[in-house]
Amino acid sequence: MATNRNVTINDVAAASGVSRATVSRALSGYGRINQATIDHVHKVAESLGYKQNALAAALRAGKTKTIGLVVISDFTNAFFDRATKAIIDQAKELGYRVLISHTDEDVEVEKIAVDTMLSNQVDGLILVPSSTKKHSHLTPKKLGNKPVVIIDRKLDTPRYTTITTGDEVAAEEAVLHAVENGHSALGFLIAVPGIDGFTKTQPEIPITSVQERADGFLSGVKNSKPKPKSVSWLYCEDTEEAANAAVVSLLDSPKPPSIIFTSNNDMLLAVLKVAGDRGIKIGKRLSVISFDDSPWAAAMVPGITVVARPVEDLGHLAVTELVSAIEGKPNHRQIVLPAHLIKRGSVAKLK
Amino acid sequence: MATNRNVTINDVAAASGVSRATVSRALSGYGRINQATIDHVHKVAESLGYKQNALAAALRAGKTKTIGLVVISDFTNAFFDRATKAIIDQAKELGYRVLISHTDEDVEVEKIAVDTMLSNQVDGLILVPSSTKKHSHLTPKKLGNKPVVIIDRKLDTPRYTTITTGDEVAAEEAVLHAVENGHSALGFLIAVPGIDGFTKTQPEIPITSVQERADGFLSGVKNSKPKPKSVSWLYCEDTEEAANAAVVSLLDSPKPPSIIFTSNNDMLLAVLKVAGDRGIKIGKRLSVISFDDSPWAAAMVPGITVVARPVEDLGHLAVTELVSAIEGKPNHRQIVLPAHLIKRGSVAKLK
DNA sequence: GAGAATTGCGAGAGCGTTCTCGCAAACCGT
DNA sequence: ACGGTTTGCGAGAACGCTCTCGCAATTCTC
Repeated sequence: MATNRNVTINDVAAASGVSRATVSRALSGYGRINQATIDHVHKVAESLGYKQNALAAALRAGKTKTIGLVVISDFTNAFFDRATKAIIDQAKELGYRVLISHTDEDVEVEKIAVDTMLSNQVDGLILVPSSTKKHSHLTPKKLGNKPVVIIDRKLDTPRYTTITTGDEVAAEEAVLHAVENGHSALGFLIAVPGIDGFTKTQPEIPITSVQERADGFLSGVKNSKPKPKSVSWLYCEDTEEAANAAVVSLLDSPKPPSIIFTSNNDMLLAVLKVAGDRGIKIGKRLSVISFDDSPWAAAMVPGITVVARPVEDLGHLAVTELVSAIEGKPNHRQIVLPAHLIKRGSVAKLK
Repeated sequence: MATNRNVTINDVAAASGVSRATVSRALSGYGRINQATIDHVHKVAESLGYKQNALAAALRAGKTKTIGLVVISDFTNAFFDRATKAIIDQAKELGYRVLISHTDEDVEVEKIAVDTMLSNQVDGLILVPSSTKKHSHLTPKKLGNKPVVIIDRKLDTPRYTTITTGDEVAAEEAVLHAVENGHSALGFLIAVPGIDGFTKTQPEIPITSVQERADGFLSGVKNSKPKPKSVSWLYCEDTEEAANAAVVSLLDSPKPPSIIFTSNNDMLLAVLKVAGDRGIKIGKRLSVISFDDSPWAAAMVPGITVVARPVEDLGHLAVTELVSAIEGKPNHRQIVLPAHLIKRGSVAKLK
């Protein structure tokens, strides 16, 4: 248990025979200072093993070089894992750190998460709000007038820069693709947070991106050339049990779908699971198209046809926009990045 | 753009007619203070929208209630995504925040990551070191004598509390299981960071957990009842291209294996991909057992037989141990959690 | 009811930085 | 050689908070 006190800027100052101010200038590289002094101080600092106390620096300077990321879901989600990674990478690129918090789609948790971020003096926030409508805790004032970027979904009052993906168009494209391949019994399995079990009638969907997918599916149904003969809609709680039950109910209905569209990977896994248990072959007797690509969806046999969203672009852009706002160029842009269908083997050609 | 200054403890003190010290006492709940004063201060603080500046508090108090997590891989890895989640959850439970950094198995990056953590005054560190041997930057002194917990792998000098999983035993169990099912042509595909492409001869493995898996596979081969007729070893760079090429070489060898053991999910995906491309059915003509369970490995058809490691337990325990050390009970425990084989359908019964 | 113990609170230092201000020394031009 | 500019650096305040110390007021003790 050696000296437990950390070496501070004062120690460096004493050891190099200059003032605290000069050490700070030398190490942080600002103000007027002699090059020889800089070198000398650097040498001394290194030999003492000096490490800047980021807390003190941030407190004094009023900026932490940190951005807060408040996300609904953790890394076990095939979209947010990549988004988080992209955000961290781009932040590092621009010299920022990232503070991460998960809300599990819970508004109360979100409130606390945001408060923690603010208490830790983040310079800006990237948010995936848990609800389109309940966001009274997300007013500019309550967010300390800090720069904010919203991703993946929108608030109903567009106050901040928002980056979403064109899910509606892509969802429609997915349906048309299925119909072109001869499918006329369509099942839609849409994960909706905050509901219990599953239901056939569309509940209130608190998330714009999910709503857009539902809308896109619907336009697909409306605009497809040979009108589908049967269409089943199922709105489902985002849990394994509910999803499995929903798939069972879909497959056991009088007119079971030949293809199921799932709004996220959890629902997709349920389809694979239940179909697997029943010996139903994906891409043969049952087809499936899901939202969000992943390495395993690509590697499976057959590969899963998916709507791939530009996750990395979205993450990068979010950080870039945020940092530019932090560094003085506030702007309220509404950006929509295109999503596109990746055709693999999970859609059977029915004719 | 309202008043941009944040409301501080001074504002609360002024507004409630008491001193700064009393406000701090009231809000932080320490020292001698009248209950009525507490209530009053709380009310005033709330009405002003006061939020503690965690930076200032931490600077003064000398603790940040933050633990640093330095991990080799990001959330796209099926082990570290869950581990990270478990760590964050348990940390939150115990009143700590988590700072995350990824190193991509690069010692230099690791060095910087650790420095950043220290600069940010984390109270303790959870590390997944990128190398068993290169850890001169991980001495207690360089880590500021802060509590440290190592997970997933070991350093060759056991200085810190270390939590690993019993991979060797489980790997052996996996091999025995395969042999019991009639397999006698075994292929091993082991991901080794830091090498180029793939090689048949065992390179230096800088990670104990991977070494243990290799060792376990080897004991399995040695201890299996009917000795396997052919055994191929392949050590592979952890990239998609290298892995695919390695699998191809394995399948194209004169005596292709009837089962491939993969040391992680990336390798597994390569096996699935190449087999899929060639129309080789998993669980029939080719079997596979991998390390690390995941939702998709369970949902696939057939389900993938895997060595499941107690990820959540490991994460929880790491935090619990670390926090107990932070709060005054330093200890150097070496903990090994059991891993176990989950038998699904990816291993064919050959007789 | 006088001394002792307890309670509640304010003053003020200090955590480790950054950054403005001002001063002395060095440099410039004529 | 002399006024003016530039350069380098130190003094010291400030960021927002916590926490020790000490003092006054209250309560307790016999």
